[in-house]
Amino acid sequence: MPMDLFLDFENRIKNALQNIGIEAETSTDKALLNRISAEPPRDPSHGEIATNAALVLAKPLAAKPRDIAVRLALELEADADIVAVEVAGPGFINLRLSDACWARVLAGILASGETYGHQPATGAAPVNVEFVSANPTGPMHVGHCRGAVVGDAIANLLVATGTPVTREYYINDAGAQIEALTQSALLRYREALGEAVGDIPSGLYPGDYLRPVGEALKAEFGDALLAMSEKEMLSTVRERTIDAMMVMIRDDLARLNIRHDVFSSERALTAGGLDRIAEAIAALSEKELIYEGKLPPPKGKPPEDWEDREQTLFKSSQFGDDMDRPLLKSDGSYTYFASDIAYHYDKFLRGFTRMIDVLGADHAGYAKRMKAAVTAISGGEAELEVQFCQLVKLFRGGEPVRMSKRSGELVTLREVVDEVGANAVRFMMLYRKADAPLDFDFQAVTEQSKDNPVFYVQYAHARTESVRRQASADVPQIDLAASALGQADLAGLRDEGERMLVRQMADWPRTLDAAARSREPHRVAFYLNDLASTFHAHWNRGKELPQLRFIKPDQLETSRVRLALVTAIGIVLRSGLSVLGVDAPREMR
RNA sequence: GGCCCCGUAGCUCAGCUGGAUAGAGCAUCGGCCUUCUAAGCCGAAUGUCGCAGGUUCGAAUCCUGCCGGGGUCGCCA
Repeated sequence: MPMDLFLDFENRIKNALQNIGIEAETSTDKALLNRISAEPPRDPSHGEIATNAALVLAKPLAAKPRDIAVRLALELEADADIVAVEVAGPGFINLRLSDACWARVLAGILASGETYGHQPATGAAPVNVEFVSANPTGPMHVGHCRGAVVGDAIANLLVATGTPVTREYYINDAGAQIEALTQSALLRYREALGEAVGDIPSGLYPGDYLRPVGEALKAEFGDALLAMSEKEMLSTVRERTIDAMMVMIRDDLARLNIRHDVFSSERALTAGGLDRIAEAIAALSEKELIYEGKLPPPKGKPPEDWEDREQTLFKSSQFGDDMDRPLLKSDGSYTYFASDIAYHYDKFLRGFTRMIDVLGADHAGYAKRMKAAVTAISGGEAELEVQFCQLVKLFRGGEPVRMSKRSGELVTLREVVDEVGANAVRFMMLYRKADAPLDFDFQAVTEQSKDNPVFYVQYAHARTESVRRQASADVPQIDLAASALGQADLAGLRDEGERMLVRQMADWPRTLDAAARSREPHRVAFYLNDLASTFHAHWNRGKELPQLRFIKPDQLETSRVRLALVTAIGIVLRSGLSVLGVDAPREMR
């Protein structure tokens, strides 16, 4: 049986339709067939799988939905795995599956192990997922943290569903902010040499993290930098400082268990005799997408310093953007957009035709032009998708945590991870739709209680392990290897709580698939919380009803089946947690 | 003013890309739990799905128009 039970039955339903003479011939027919679903109904009284086939087909067949449903139901009854078929409501067909069928689901989980629900690699070209891309002007702060975790989780989702991924970080190591950084580092260098530099001037970076950079420059060069030409000195300081910042950022990311495959440098786009930006503009120019023209001033509030002038524009409006966008600043240098076009062009030249950028919500207005640029410069061969992350608000015990940007005292990512751990950070960042604002409470995420989903899910996993440890002591005759447990009489799960757990686990492959398609890792987090909740509830029932406990030393066969169930739950929890990048602990300590 | 996102229980949010009677956790209320499988359990109550139209057998979900909140709007990155 395929891993996805529901997909399996969707296909059986389509086969049944063929058998009763309903087939897709035209493409519109096929589109129609795609609307047919086999899903777990919300209401358990509606069976275990429900299909809308008859409702979807009623109109094109000019028949009453219930008539089609009755014919289809009759055909489905022939399936040995289906023990009950019911036509209900306006024309839904509700199916109940045999115990043997559910037993096979459980056996399938035990056989596939932690890759249960995952899909084999398709062999397609990798998708480029760009995320974080924080400016290398200082340590990462919490604002970067969400994009980092979400981007990594989206990449994990794609890999888990068979799409190879390249994780990429774009280093914005050019521009005015980098010059400010360089000047700041230079001051710290002088400071290290014993000069009294006083306060760091406004506009520069006052953070202490540049002091070690100054010290390192002193250690490497002594005071020799001061004897260099201004250009040479600045270039050296810039180089060393950016490298130091990136070491720091990589280390911050590593603390969150995030590793990029590729780090691309903005400066490298126009270095060593190369000028990707000029190339990109030339490529667009060749397609007649560049022109000199004027843009209308923004409506509503006209800026005081608006200067109506001709500029070099890219016709992004031809590709869905709201207006054309400038590529050159008034001083003749490239805009950020121009170099970003070049960067995406570079990705295309490296062979990527599918790209995903994970950006902060403040860049929302940027998506259209960038997508337009990718479509234009690749001649429609490449496609960019943009995913957004909203802000994170920090709390401590319900009280907002103040962050003063002015003094440079942002809460750093490192501080957060050091305080609550990577697991809590990752899980909580994914426990909300990325596009919705998120409240993060330092206190709440470390609480060991049901109210803390991180703990709740991890604890569920620890409990599965604890049962297995207990079993090896109480019923040593039972082989706890998944392969051995898969041989148990898995149809012997009679209790409704047990069966619910199996049904819920059957839903994991389609949950994972849906999460990947929609780029919504939070669905995985919610799924895991639900599964943990069902498991904990079942566990608690064992307090009242000892006959429901997993280990019954006097009933070895029952114990075997239940240990198979518990082991499967552990597998599914690990399968899901691995996608989130959260540990599945064997015990809570 | 243009564009993007958001609006669901008192609060924080889900809602499986159009399915059947809209869910969970807090908070509230009621009961249980003091050795059992540590980090409590069970149950109850709670809705104009922002508003108004439209498409559909069927809409919280798709379309249009409003209302309200946030973001953004050439020479920042």
